[in-house]
Amino acid sequence: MTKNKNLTLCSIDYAFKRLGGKFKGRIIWVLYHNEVLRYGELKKSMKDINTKTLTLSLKELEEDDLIKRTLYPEVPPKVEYCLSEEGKKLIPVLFYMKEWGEKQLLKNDQ
Amino acid sequence: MTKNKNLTLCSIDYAFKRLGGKFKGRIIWVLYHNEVLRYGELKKSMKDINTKTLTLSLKELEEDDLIKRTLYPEVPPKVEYCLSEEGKKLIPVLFYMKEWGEKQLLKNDQ
DNA sequence: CAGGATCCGTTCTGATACTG
DNA sequence: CAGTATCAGAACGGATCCTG
Repeated sequence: MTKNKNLTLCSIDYAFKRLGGKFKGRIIWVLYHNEVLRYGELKKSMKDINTKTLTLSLKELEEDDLIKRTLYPEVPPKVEYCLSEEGKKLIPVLFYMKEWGEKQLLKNDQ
Repeated sequence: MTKNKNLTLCSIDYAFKRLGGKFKGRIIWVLYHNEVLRYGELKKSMKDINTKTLTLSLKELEEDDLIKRTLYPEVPPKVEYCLSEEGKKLIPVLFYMKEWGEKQLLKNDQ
């Protein structure tokens, strides 16, 4: 992932890549509404996600600096996730998308 | 795609599905900047897209009522694409995503 | 000109079993 | 509890050739 390669892509592409995938939007959204969630709590909130996909999504979101991962060195382990400052900046985007999505869903349901 | 199945998904999921894929965001973005584009013009604007992918993306966007397709019954055929009213409502979302993406790209490039 | 059809490789997503 | 490992299936993206 060279810098040039990234720079030739427009920033919309970039944003979609960072938020793309089936779950990332939802993960950020539930973290926004819950402040802090443990791995298992996140898994329950997402309902239809499995450990592998959730773990991968979380790892990518963390690498992209959208969420923060805090590991408590206990036994059994405890890991907490929350939005980073960068992640919080995305809330307006998601909020707008939610608004738009809701209107569409209501329309389609008539 | 039953109504219930859709309704159980939150509207953020819905929005991401409608805008998901590698090109839909960009298609909407270039249509926003060009008002009306023919199939071939769109293809050139997208650079690295092939006919199959472009055609499929356009079809889905049309089915989701985000773009309008106008066929002129001529020989050779002429087809024009533009944003629908619903599609135009997405511009603020994309704009926000672009802003966010740009900041990230600039940050990462330092 | 604007696609449609086909084939193919990659990526994504998922179910299941296992571990420090 | 919070993952990792493995395998499989589905979806996505792409190259190429063909057509009304």
